[in-house]
Amino acid sequence: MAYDPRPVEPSIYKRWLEAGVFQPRPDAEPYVIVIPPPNVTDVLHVGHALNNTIQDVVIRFERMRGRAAEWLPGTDHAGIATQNVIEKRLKAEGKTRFDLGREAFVQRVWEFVNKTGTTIIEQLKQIGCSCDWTRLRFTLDPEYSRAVREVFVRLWEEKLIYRGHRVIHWCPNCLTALSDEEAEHHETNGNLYHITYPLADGSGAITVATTRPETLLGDTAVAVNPEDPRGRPYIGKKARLPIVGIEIPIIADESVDKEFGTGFVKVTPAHDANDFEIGLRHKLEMPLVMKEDGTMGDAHRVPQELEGVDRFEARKRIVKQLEREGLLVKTEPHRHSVRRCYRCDTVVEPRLSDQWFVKMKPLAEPVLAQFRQGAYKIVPERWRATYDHWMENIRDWNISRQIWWGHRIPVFTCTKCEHQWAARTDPEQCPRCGGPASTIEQDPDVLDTWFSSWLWPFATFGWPQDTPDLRRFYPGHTLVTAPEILFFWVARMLMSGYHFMDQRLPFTTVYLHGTVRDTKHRKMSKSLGNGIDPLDVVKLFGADALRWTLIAGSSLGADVILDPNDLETTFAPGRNFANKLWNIGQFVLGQLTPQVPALESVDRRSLTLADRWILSRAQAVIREASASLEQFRLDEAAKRCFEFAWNELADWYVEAVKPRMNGAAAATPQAVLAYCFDLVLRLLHPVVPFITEELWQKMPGRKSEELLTAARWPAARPELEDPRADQEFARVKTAIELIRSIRAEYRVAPKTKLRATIVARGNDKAATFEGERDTIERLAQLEGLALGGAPQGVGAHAVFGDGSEVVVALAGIVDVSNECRRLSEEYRRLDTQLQHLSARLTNESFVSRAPQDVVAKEREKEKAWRDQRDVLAGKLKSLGCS
RNA sequence: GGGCGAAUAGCUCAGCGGUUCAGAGCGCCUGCCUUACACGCAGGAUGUCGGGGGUUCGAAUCCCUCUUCGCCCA
Repeated sequence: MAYDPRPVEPSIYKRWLEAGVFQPRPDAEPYVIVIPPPNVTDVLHVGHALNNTIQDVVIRFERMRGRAAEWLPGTDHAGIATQNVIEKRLKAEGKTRFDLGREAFVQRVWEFVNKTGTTIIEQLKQIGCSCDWTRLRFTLDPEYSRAVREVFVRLWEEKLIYRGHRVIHWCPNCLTALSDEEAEHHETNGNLYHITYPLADGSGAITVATTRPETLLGDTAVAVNPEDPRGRPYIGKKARLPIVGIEIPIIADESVDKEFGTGFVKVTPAHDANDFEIGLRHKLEMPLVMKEDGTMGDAHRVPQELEGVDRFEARKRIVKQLEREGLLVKTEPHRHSVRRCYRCDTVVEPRLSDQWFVKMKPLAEPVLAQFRQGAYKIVPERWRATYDHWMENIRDWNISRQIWWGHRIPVFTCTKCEHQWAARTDPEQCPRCGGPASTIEQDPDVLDTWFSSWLWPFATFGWPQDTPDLRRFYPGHTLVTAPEILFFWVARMLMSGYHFMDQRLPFTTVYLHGTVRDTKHRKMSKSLGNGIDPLDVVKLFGADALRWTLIAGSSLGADVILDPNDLETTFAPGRNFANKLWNIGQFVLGQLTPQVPALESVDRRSLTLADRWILSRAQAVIREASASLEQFRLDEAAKRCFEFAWNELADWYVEAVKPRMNGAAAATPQAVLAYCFDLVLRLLHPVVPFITEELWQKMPGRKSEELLTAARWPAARPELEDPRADQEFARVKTAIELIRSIRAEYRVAPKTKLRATIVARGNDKAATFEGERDTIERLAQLEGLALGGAPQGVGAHAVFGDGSEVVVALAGIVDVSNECRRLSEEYRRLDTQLQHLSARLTNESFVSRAPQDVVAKEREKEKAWRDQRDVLAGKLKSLGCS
C-alpha cells in the first residue's frame, strides 16, 4: 500500500500543538531562532517553504538534543508593500488614499491585516513548522512599537539621527523616499543623447552627453574635468540651456569622468546625487523640475506644454524638440544601470529632499570588528567578502517614508518657538516654550519598515523592558535567511543588537540559503507565473515530500531548481522516500511483538554477522548525520539517513533477517530491527517530521503521551561499532551481487535456483560466508552453496577484489567463449590499473614524497590486485581461452 | 567599472589533492507483481569533470587565463 500523507499530517500537527512541544523546555539551555517575519500580506510561496523548512530542521534537531528550543514566529507590517496592496484595492473602487484621508486609510489597512494577517502563519503550520506559537509577534504590536520608538529616541539623543537635505531615491509610484538598499540596480538598454549647448556669447557650442535628457530643464551648470584639455577653453564661459533658454556656467569639477561621452556633463543638482555634490561644491541653484509623481513641473523652468507630462513622455518630447532645433547631435544605444523600486519596480527618481537619516558608521564599526574577530559567522563563507565590504563602506540610512502605514516618526515641532525634539510619549506641551499641544506638530512620515525589523531579536522578547523572556532568549543562536536581505535586515540586526543590548550580538551564525528558481534558472515569482504553490505540493504529496525535496535537494547556500510544470517529477524524490519509509515501517511493525526486548538485554553472542553489521552501520549514521547537522549540512545529513534507511537497513538487513523473524530465536532480530528503525525515525524526524512521528507512535511500548518531536536525539554507542563486521558483511554482499550479476548476464529466470561455489582465500574468510550461508542462498536464489573445494561442472566465474572466487554452475547455459570474453575484459581492465599502480610504486619521487600511509596503502592494493589478476589468469587458462 | 559564485551523466546536483574517485536522485534500457513497498525489486548503460596553460610524485579537486551563465556593489 502506498503511503497517503493526507489523513496523517493534520492530526499529527494537532497533537503537537495540544502537547505544547513547540514551547521551550523549562529547565534547559535555550536555543533560539527568530523567524524572518514574512509580510502580513504574504501568502506562502516556495521560497518561504525553503526558508522555514531549514529553520524547522535546525530547531527540531536542537530540540531533540535537549535544548530549550525557541523558534519565535511573527509577521512584519511591511510598510510600502502593505500600503500598496490596499491602495490597489482602493483604486479598484476608483479611490485614492487621499480621498479617504490618513486616519480612515490606516483604519482600512488594519481591517485588512486583522482579517488576513495570519494567513501565512496558518500555512506555515501545514508544512510542519514547529514555531513557538505562544510568542507570535507583529511589528506593529503596541509593545513592539514601544521598542521602535525607544530606539528612535535613543538614537536621537545620541545624535545618530539627523535631518539630511540631499538627493535621495524617490519612488514616483509609491510616493515615498527609499533607502539605498530599496532602490535596486537593473541593467537596462537605454540611449546616450549627445546634445548641443550653445555658448552664451555666440562663440560656438559644446556637446554634453546624457541618458536622461528630460532633466536638462533642471540643469544649473555644465561641468568638465579640469584635466581635460577639451574643456579648458570653455571653463568660466556660459552656455545657453536649450529649451529653457537661460544661461548656465561651464565649470571645472574633478568628479567628471573624462572617458564618459564628450567629457562635458550637464549638472542637475536636484535630480542626481553626483550632480548634487557638484552643486554643493560650486554653490549652484538646485531647482526641482519634477513633481512627486514623476511628472514634469514644480518650477518656473518647465515650459507650459511639458507641465504635468510624465518624465518618460517628456523625454521623448524634449528629444524631438532638440532634434527640431538642430541641437541633437546623435543618439547612441547605451547599456547602463537604472534603479528601480524593490516593491513596485518603478524607475526610481533621484530627488532632492529632506529626510531623516541614521548615521551608520558608529553602529557598523564595532560590529564589523566583531565579525573580523570571528564573534559571529556567515555560512556559506563566500558571503564574507560581500558583507565585509558593505559594512566597511556603509552609508547613512534614510529611514523616513512618506507613507501612512507604519510607525509614525516621533519627532515633534513647536510651531510657536520652532523647537524640534523626539519623544517617547506624545507631548502635551512644548518642552521649551510650554506651548499647548495644539501648537505641536508631529512629523507626518513613518519609519522604514526595516527600522522596526532590525530590532526583531530583542523587541520580540519585550525590550526595552527587562523581561524574563529577554533575559532567557537573548542573545539567540542562528538566523536563517536569504542573501537578498543581508544588508536590509541581517547586518542591521547585528548592529542594533550590539548597540542596544550591551554589546551582545543577536546570533552567532547567519545561514544564508539559496533562491528557488525554475528550470530556466529564473527566480520564481508571481508576476512571471513560474511559481510553485507549496500547499499544492502538500495536497498532492504531503508536507514531508515537500520538505524532503527542498532539504535533500539543495546543498548549503545553493540555489534550488524546481520545475513548476512538472510537480510529479520535481517532488518524486520526497514522495518516493516517504513511501519507502512508510513501507519499511509496515514491515518492521508487522514483525515486532509488543514485548520486543531492548537491545541492551540481548545476549551479544546471539548476534549474527548481519546483526553486528547493521548495528555498526547504525553508529556510523548517528555520528555522520549529527556532524552534518552541526555544520548545517542538512542535505548531507538527509542523504546519509536515506542511505542508511533504504540501502543498508531495507535493502540488506531486512532482507537478510526475514527468515529469523519467526520462531524462538526471533527476539534478537526483533530487538535489532526495533533499535534500527527507532533510530531511523529519530534521525529523520527533523526533515520529515509527520511520517516519522506517525510511525514512531506505532512502535511497541510507546506511552500515550510520548512524542517523537520531544524525544531524544540518538547518541552513538561505541560498543556497537564493529569494523570487522563491516568488512565481513561487505564480502557477503559482494558474493550475492556477483552471483546476481552472473544470473542477469546469462538471463537465468528469477525463480530458477542454481548451485554455486565460493572459493574463499583464507580460513577466516570461509567462515564469514559460512555464517551467512542462508542469506547468500536466499538472496542469490541458490539451491546449494559450496564453500571451498573444486567447483563441479561447467560454470560462470567471477573474482572478488581480494582474489576469492565464485563459480555459478550453469551446465548447458554457459557459453565458454562468452566466459572468456567476460573474464578477459575483467583481466585487461585490472591489468591496466595494475600497471598504472606499479608505475606509481616504482616511481622514486612518489615513494619518497608521498605520505608513508598512502604509499603503504598503495602497496597493499597492488598485492590484492595482483592476486585477483592471477586468479583471473588461472581461470582463463583452465577454460582454455586463447 | 569593482567583487563573488557557478560550469561534473539526458535533467537537478554531491564530491573540492591520494582507498577501483568519477558518484546520488530523477530519467533511460533489460528482467521481475520475490506476501513491507511497481511511489517497488534485481541487473545494466551513460561523463576527454566548460576550453587552454601551470603547480605537484599525483589534479574533477590548487593557481593563472579564456568562454558562458548567475548574483552583489558602484
